[in-house]
Amino acid sequence: MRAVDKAYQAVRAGIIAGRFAAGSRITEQEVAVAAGVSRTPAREALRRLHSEGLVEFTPNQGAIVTTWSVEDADEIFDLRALLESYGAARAARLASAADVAELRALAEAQYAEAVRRATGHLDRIAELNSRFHRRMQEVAGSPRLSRALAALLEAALVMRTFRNYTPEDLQRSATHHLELVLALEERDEDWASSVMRAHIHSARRTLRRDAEPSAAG
Amino acid sequence: MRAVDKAYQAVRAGIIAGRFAAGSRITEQEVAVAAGVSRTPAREALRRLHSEGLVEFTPNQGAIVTTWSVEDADEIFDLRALLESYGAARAARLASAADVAELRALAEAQYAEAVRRATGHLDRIAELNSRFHRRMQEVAGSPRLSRALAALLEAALVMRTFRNYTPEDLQRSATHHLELVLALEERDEDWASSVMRAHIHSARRTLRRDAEPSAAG
DNA sequence: GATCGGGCGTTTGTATACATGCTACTGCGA
DNA sequence: TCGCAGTAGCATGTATACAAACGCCCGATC
Repeated sequence: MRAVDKAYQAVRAGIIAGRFAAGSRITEQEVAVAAGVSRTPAREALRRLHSEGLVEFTPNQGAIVTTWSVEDADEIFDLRALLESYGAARAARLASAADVAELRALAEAQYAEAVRRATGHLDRIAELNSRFHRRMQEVAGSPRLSRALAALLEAALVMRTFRNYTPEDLQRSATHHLELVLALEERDEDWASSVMRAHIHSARRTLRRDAEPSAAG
Repeated sequence: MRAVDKAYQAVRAGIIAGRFAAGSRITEQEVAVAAGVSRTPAREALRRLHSEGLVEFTPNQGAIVTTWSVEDADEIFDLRALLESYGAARAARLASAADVAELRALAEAQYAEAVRRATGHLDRIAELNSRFHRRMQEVAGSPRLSRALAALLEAALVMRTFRNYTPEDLQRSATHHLELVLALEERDEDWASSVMRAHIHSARRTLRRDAEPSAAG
């Protein structure tokens, strides 16, 4: 593996796992030592993370882990609703039988986890969910769309969306995925698009409910 | 100015002006020599251009100037229609009086150029158009939206959209901008959003007409 | 006692040297 | 003459050394 990839994955994993707190500073030297590489690839890894929105830069001062306000989260879900519903429509038009089968497998695995609720199911669901959305983009066949979405999907990982989902939330989310697969099989672009929109809006509501406990009582 | 900025602007200007042909390879050494800096900032500049979609990378082979197919252009306009209409709605909600005044000045200057058609008006219109769209994004107040759009607006510059516009096309484009300013003044989100959608779709049609002359005649 | 200025340390920014891997050319053999 | 292998050249990838800039702390002065 290239040095820059090692550094990139080390920092990204650290941010997602919460070892690098939001708002904290990350020096190039830290990254270099942590990944066992020199400062050059460490620097490049930080720049890449910046292009994906995980860290912010201030000139001559370095990188700090991005912090998200409630408004930021709202904006992220708005953009995801726009872009992923568009991607779902494209996917419905372009998906091959193999693509559909693969997406079905992911959705069914996620549904099974949501029903069983075995130890560590939240982490596995987060992983399956990520893979499902990523695969949908790939099937949509638009590199530009994928790139625009990359930063938004990373944010979902960092925000640990599934942490406080109720069992009902988890099942509804998995059910949306299964319905998306059906829409793709039928090549129904509008169906796929609107299910995806609903899916994203539903996720936003769930997150809001957790972010504003005072409003919920 | 920082070395990396010099290198970045040198290459970006070269690509937009057509001195670096689409599909041609750009070595780090070339960039370094052209900008009068070392390879380190030259490399970083190329990476930044990659994140904006102007160049592509293949491992251990370096950067080549991105080439756009007709399908790519189509996809770019689809995404612009989605994102910029969303941004226009946000701008209508958030614009201050000063923002509106500034946008009005840009739109009126562009309209005047479109009517006068003095020497070099196409370049000035391209510049004014870019500034108008960029300013709209800023008024929309969504850094994530701006970042997602950056790559798409760069593409418009490289494709030299205005090169083959008819006088009527130029006036219609400027008129759209003026109408957007009106919608912002009225804080009419839906109006702003739909004018922007129409504006983008109109631009796509004009470009298509040029890209497929066989269909037009 | 508070504020302004200077120096030191840390970190980013840049340059250069070295390592690695790919490409393309050349020469040998069938 | 065609094909394959080996090698040379070049470009990227990485490491390290140096320069510049920012922040912080200490001390001096008002």
